Amino acid sequence: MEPTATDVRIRGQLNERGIRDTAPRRAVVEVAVRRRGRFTANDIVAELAPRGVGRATVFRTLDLLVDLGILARLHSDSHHAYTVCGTEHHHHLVCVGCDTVAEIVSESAERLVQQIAQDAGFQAEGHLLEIVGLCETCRASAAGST
Amino acid sequence: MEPTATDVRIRGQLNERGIRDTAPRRAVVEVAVRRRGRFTANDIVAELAPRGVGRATVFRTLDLLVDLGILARLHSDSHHAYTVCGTEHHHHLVCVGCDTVAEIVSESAERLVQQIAQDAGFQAEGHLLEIVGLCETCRASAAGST
DNA sequence: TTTCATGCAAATGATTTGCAGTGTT
DNA sequence: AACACTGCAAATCATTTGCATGAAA
Repeated sequence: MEPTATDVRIRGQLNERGIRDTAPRRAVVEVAVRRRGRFTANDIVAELAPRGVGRATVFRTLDLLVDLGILARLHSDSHHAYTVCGTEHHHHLVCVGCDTVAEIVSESAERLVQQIAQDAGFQAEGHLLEIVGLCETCRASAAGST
Repeated sequence: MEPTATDVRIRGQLNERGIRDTAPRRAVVEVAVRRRGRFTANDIVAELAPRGVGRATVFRTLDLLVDLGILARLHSDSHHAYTVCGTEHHHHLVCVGCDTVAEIVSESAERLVQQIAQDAGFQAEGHLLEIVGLCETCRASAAGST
């Protein structure tokens, strides 16, 4: 399997921080990147266990990637899930049909959050906005089967 | 301990749905209501175990209360936590200083979410907006100790 | 070589389930 | 009396940790 551009970008980021470039870590990154949308730690464990990568390593690497801002943890489902993402602040649109995750950057959302916090006398330090629903494609097929 | 108005309201809701009014359930409701902000299942277990209420019952009751819309599950912390809440759709402002949770109902937030989804071709089914930060009080004390 | 990363298996922590006894209706 | 609800303990599930070995710099 050829490494994708994203693989390379990520390996660059790891290098910059002096984190060792090991086969298991490369495997986790590869597998994560190849999944377009959200996935769980277990998905990765299941896929890599046959290749000899241990559970612990998967969890450790996933944590590492979240720390580096390469992956984001998703919360809305009451299950932990991850998704690959860019580094600027953004939010997620999660399709419940196909598990695809779209990133959205919205100035208005940021402004609104600040506004709401201010109105309540809060000093906002962070926020979480996730929208779940159906993407265009899944919407079309859902309409067809109803 | 006298039941509060909220206790009574909740018991009314349970009654309406034909759910039995038992001592352990009342205990869970009471304890949950008395905590102003967020709390975990374990908090409740710890508090009620000495009174003879079992772990399982706490979890079952908490689930029940979430189903009934009496409690909301919070996600942002990567820990499960709960908070008592009204039934209309709303969002949460969580204070990281004192764990207080404020409910906010914001028409603009609802509109914005719909707008964002629409722009992305999504059909929004639900969304999650949590803002974490410092409430007025904690802000004041933080300023004092810096 | 020195240090960091890995796999394994055991440890943890949170939540769920099976079941026989108990309380509500 | 009938059936839902409960406590308990054991079972699950996800995640973490201890540790001796193996690989990267």
